[in-house]
Amino acid sequence: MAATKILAENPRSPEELGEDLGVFRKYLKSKGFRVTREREAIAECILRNHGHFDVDELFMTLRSKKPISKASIYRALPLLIESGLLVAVYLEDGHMHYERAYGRERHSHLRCLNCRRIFEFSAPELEQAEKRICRQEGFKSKGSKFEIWGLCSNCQGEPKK
Amino acid sequence: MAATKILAENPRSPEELGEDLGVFRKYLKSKGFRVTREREAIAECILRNHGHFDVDELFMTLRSKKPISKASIYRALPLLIESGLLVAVYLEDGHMHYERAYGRERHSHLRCLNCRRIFEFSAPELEQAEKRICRQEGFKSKGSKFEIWGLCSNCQGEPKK
DNA sequence: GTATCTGCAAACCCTTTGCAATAAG
DNA sequence: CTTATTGCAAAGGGTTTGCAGATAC
Repeated sequence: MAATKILAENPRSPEELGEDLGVFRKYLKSKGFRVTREREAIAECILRNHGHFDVDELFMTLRSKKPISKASIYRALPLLIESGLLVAVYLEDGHMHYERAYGRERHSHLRCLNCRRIFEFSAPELEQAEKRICRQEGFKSKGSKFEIWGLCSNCQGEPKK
Repeated sequence: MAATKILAENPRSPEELGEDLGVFRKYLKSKGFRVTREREAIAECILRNHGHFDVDELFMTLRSKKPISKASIYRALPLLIESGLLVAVYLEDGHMHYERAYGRERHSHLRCLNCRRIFEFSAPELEQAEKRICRQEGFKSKGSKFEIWGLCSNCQGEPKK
């Protein structure tokens, strides 16, 4: 998989992590929300370990360190999104996925049906297509998504699990 | 919305409908499944009224004519998909949508966040992008999706409901 | 101190499933 | 007649929410 990468393997640098946490704290304070241990742990875990994840993965990683409830995670995620650090994506597997918004270029997803890994790619054609369509249709875009599913290069010979 | 259309407003012609129902019956028989009133009603309703729908819409339309259970709908949809008449799409609103597969060209979706209507468009750039990426990454595509959400031309002035 | 946040468990929504009654062939 | 299919209601996943106790400020 030449140009693509798995984002979980692409964590923020220590400096970037500090900045991002700063952005989050600032956002919380600006809204009169509190900077709690749980919110900090969630934000740090996302920024440190995960470029791309779902709630269960995050829950497992967090709980391996200290106790936390899923409710707190579900309540924190919208705040991280609001603060601009995170974006939500629905993949075709039927539940929410999230990914870091900071320090990332615009990209789309390749999802392997066999090993379930998510790869990323960027395709400038897509932005052009989106602009063209919106202009033609008088539509005001608030977001878009392109996803391809199939078999990654490693899984094309193997049987489906 | 010049080039786009709401597919629910684009029903099959009587001849096409007959053909499609034939395809479905044939599929059922070939598998040893039974041609029941419910399956026929569901298939006909989809082909006659809906180009694009979710289970609730279909349920409402069907039940306005005769009693049916959602379970039967949920059980019939995979058969319609298997028979090639229907495809399933996940839109970013978090539940399954379905659309007629027959007599339709390849297209993507514009989803209005205000009125919730789905518009369609086709963009040849997307197929090119998909091919390019798959070639580059050694990925074998089994399907893909492009969706844009935002405000349709009618809803840009109005308040969000 | 006081209002917000947490964890828990119950509620929710959409979808699937087990079962006894019904209908297709 | 025999077996698949139906409707119901209960169970499933993922997500949200109400509430009493904990905690940020």
